[in-house]
Amino acid sequence: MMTLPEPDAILDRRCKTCPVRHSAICSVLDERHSHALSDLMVHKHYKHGETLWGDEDDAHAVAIVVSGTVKLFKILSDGRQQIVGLLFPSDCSGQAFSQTQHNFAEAATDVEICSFPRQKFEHVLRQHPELEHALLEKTLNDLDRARDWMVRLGRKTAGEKVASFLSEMARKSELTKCPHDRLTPKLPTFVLPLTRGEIGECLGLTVETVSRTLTKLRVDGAIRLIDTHTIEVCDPDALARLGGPE
Amino acid sequence: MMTLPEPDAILDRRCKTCPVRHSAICSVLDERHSHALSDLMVHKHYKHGETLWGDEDDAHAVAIVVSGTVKLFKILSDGRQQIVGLLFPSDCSGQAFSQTQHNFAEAATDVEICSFPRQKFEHVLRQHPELEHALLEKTLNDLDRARDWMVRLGRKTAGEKVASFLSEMARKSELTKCPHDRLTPKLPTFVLPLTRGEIGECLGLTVETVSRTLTKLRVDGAIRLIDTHTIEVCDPDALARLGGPE
DNA sequence: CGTATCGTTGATACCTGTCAATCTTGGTGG
DNA sequence: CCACCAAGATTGACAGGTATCAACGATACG
Repeated sequence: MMTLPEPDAILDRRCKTCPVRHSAICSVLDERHSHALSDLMVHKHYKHGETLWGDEDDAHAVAIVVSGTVKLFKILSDGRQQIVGLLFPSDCSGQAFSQTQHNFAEAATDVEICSFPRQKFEHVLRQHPELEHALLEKTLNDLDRARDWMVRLGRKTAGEKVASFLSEMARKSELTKCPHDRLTPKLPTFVLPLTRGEIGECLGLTVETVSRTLTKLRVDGAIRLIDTHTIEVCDPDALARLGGPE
Repeated sequence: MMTLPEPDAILDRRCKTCPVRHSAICSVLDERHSHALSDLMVHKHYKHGETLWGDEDDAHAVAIVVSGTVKLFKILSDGRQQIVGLLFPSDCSGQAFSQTQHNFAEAATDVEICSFPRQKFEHVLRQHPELEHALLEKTLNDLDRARDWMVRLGRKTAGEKVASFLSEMARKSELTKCPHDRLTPKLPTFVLPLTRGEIGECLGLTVETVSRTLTKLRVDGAIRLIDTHTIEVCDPDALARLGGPE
């Protein structure tokens, strides 16, 4: 007696080729239970500049970034914006339980995400405490990162803000490179998929100040601009020093 | 045959008279399971100015504030400090799993806390998913609050920072007042147990700027200073307006 | 009552925001 | 293919907000 291939198997296959399957939150479920998530997975594509969700949307519970960069930001009613987080591949927004978001998410590049409807996801959470545990660890880490960011916003000069931001982005970029690239001994080069204005929105600065500061870093020899968004860190130590005390 | 009163019962009695028992995280465990936490509870007292934990301490997993105010802050190696959170009664630090803290905690007033050793607490978490769930919700909320704070740090002027901070403190203070006080129609008055310097460390400002801004708010009639740390909000609407757009 | 800490106020400097002009880049359509 | 256009980036001039430095006053505490 033959059975048709189950839908689960089809979905699982998508997960098996997922580039972030080993590092994203869903990896905490073992082979036998991963279908619990993959069953309700929704793949989505967004073009550069598109909104993933808005301030009051009842967005999906969790969105895992598969490719691209997402910016999370808050807006004051007079238009001032503050970017409060950046999501890179394998990062996820953790907004379970909150019903409405209290931030906006926009695609900084073309973006591919894998998201989960709120109610179904929360149901899976109840059945898999290890998933909720992983989400808690991740959120605690996000909180600590947000607080580090607060130090940068509140206590650093424009020069220190930009330099420490670039150092962090360079480091993060190194971590996500494939082993081959990492072994090749060369100066760290990375793509920062943000406009000068967006960098300013990250750091509480204006476009002009960001531009001037980058110019200064370039003239001082700490960085080199391959193109507007591609940065080579010529002197990592100098950049770290200019980023201010740890 | 008589039995001695069990230790649990003694500990439980302490919880039954705890002023924050209905609002703190431990309230999610029902009567039958609350002993799981109360068994390993450690009560501690700190005097104003004492350190609860330092940057690299293996602090307790969770500390619930019973009375007083705790400030959480980060320090740059050259001494610059940024306060990244304030804990009031029933609030708790959520640092499970992280082994070492990445911030300092200091008593802003005399403080009474109820804390739980890391390993034992994590054991209880594994046995009580509803507790871990509550901790996750709390941490997600903390994250959102931290991000709101980032907007204030990055995108508001000194005047807006101070005014919006006072509005928030006044509102929080109203919420924790007993019903009788809340019904009494009078202007909101609250105690802000922070020095001018500490307010500055919250908002990314210097002592002098905080002092000047408070003077301006006072001269403009938005607030009145009963004493250095006791603030009466004479004109809540004006204060909210000066706090900038929402 | 002396001392230390905190708070206020003033004078000044400088960092960063604002306004404006120009340059570069990328995309679009003739 | 080139001209054109829009958006982003850079640079300059200038002003204003906040930090810095300094002096003094207020308060708490031993």
